[in-house]
Amino acid sequence: MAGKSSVERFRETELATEIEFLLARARNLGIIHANEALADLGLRARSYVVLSLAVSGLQPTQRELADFVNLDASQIVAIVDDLERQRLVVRQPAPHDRRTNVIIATDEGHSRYTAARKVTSRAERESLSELSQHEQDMLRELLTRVVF
Amino acid sequence: MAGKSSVERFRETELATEIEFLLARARNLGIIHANEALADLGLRARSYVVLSLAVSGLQPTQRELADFVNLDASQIVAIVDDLERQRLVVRQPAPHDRRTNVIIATDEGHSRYTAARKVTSRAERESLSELSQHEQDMLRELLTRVVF
DNA sequence: AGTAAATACTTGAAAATGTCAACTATATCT
DNA sequence: AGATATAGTTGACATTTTCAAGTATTTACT
Repeated sequence: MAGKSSVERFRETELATEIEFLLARARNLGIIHANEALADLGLRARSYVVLSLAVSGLQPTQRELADFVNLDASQIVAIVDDLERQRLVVRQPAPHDRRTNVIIATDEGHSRYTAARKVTSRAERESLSELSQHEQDMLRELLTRVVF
Repeated sequence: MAGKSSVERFRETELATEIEFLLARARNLGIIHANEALADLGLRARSYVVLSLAVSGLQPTQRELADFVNLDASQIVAIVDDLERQRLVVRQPAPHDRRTNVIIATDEGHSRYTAARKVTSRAERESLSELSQHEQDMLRELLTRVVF
């Protein structure tokens, strides 16, 4: 007496056609997946994204990080504190504006990132396994247009 | 001395190509938008989705709601409590399984939902204004395949 | 039939996340 | 020079998430 899954039962509801709902669901599934995949590396999704930008070499300030990843500036402080304690990044005072820090990845930050990127890459591949490569590219392209 | 926006600066980073990141960003923007749009109606995004399923007529149980909207069962309790206090839904004990409640929208629930649906519909239209109708349909289709 | 195991809902607590206001230091504007 | 704005930090508080435990009921097993 298994009973239909909730997905089967509610798939045709109006809610299931709302893109905002689908986005929320996709993100929920994704972030859970990502967080457990990253846990072994001592990272959470939120610290991973900051580390990723630090590794980019673009020398983000904390404010820029806050804007780009949609977190309050005060949370960036906490995340950078954590990454700095793990010696993955350093705060480097910016020469031309002494209010700001730019966040730079250490060597260890780079190698940790390389490992983490493998993990998120696999997680993404698994999440999107229903889509062909072409469809994945299309999804990325559409989302990019929506969020930037 | 405006300076480039963080989006301009980080648009080409590896992070910006990760679909999970784009999903998270899209969902963040969307839920903020939705919550403020729904606030006038005494609803949050989370209560809206439950109300929506109650209105569907499919008589969801609380467990089914929890599964479908990715919330812990204990949170469904709180949401249904709230909706019930607002007289938008009722818990109806299921006849063949006395452990379960089926969540049914009241008349007032239906009319509140109608109003709320207008609001989320507009919010979605605004969020997706960069995409053509065809692209929006494609996005919905791709997301549906990913999340169900 | 009778007992064990599983399920639905509820309650309460802890951890994580989100939001906001105030503060210091520095930079920009006029 | 003085007013105004910005970057980072701290701390408080609200919301959300995650868990563990309890009760009632149903299902599975013998």
